[in-house]
Amino acid sequence: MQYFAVISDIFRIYLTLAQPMLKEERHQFILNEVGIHNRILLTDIADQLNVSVDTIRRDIKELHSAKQLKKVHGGAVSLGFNNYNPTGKKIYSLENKSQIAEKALGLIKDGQVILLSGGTTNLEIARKLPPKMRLTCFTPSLPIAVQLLGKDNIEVIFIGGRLSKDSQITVGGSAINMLSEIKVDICFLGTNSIHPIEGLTEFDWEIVQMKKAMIHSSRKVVSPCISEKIGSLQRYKICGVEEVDVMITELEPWDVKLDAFKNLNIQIL
Amino acid sequence: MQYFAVISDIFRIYLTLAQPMLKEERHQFILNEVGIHNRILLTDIADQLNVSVDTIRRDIKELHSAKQLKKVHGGAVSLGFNNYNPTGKKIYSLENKSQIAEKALGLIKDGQVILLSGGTTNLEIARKLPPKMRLTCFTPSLPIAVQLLGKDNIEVIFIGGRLSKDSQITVGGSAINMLSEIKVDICFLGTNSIHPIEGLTEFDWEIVQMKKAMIHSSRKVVSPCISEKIGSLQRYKICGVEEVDVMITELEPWDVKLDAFKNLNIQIL
DNA sequence: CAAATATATGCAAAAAACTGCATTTATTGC
DNA sequence: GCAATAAATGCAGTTTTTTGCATATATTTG
Repeated sequence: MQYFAVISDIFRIYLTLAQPMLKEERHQFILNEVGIHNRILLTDIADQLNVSVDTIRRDIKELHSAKQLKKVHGGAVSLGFNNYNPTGKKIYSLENKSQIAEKALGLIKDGQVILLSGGTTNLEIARKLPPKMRLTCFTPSLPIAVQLLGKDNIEVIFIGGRLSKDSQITVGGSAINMLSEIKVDICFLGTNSIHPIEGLTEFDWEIVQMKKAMIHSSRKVVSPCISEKIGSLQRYKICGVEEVDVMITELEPWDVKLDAFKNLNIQIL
Repeated sequence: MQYFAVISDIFRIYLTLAQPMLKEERHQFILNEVGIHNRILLTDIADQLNVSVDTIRRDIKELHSAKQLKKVHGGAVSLGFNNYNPTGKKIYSLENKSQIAEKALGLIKDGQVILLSGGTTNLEIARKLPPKMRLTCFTPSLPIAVQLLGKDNIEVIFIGGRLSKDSQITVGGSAINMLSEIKVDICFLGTNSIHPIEGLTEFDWEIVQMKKAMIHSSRKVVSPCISEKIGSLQRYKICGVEEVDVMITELEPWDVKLDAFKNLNIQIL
């Protein structure tokens, strides 16, 4: 936001003083516009900055070859523009998951090393990671890795192993082995079932093993969970609630549905 | 949510302001619709975007040849999760690569363990693997893993490690480590440069290391290579031609362009 | 088979991109 | 500070791309 404001200021100054604008500043302006609107028209920009379309064309050509945006006939579009959902499946309860993801972003600091398990909530987090933030991100999830590939400042390290077809994450000894060798700052553990007494549970035994390993590999464990799953129970246990440091739902922290978790030494967001 | 919202926004803006819409945006809109509804009608899209059916027809033609969706009479349908191409880039020389892939399939037998390096030619092989064939398939390539995820009888084992953004394969010590622990029946080694005397070469040093490790992990090495790359040279050497057991191009085996490889104890397909 | 609908093809107008060139603006070396 | 060089910009003419329309052909469906 702050950044946008600065850019806008520069823009206004130039308009009013009619000073010549440096190429670099135009580039910034263009990138900013693309960042906000995802798309721009050559003529619009030329108009706004009072320079010829040719100039803007050349600018965009440069930015294109510098891989800062994508030049198309008539204008340019943002590089991350075509990030539509790989599976094409509708994500269940996407609105809630999106809210959870927003809250989760607040826990991440620049330069950290994070671990993302699978699940669509974590996919939302991955999608929303700010492109400017520099992170190292471990994950055993194929869709998340695909998503993160589009973010230049994020170093992605994929936890290899046997791919489970339905969960789309890697499982098995090799993956667990790889997890055993790392220690990350924070782990977002996609959670299908959380219960104040029984803790985190899961239906698939192999995924349980993966999640256990992920907990061991992390200094801080965050459990993003849509409220609908609160209090539910599955066949196998992953861990007790005491292992979880932060719990994120789409609800307000003081919601009565979360009362059962209030005195368990868990931070609720 | 975020993405869908953006698309919808753009849509609305265009309707109200009647601004020109970039072709790229139409493509994105179409892909998005296909992603959500799995199928679309030309007339619907043309109607929604206020352009002629011809335009949409042409759009869909392009997206079809770029393998982003499947054109059908009256509209288009989703390729499904299987054929998702993360980058959305058009595959260069797809026709040739497709031919090579067909030939490559003949080398694979039911029940085998295979190793697929990255590259679009190997992606074509992955795409064409018969769904009935039971295979175990190792790969460090994200697009290939995504592709194979759709095939029920293929067990996919992903070689984990640091993801290289532009090649979309994992690289580095961890990946090489994992490769060192396996021995597969046959390896398809995507080949960018092959030379009768200098052997296989590659531009990126990290990928060279990966390919070396893959060769060591395989009983049989196959080099699929479009004829255009024959005789070319890159900075770093992967191996000599004597390490390659089978070479596949889109040409007929007796083509003169392959003469230099005739007496090198390589099977040419 | 025939009507309805969809696709393919050629064409022309409009918009955009490219090219070379002249003019202006910055940078560099002295 | 100034001349020489290099870079950036705008303009005019040409080429390419995009688009919608008309017409001919193909496909679907009752």
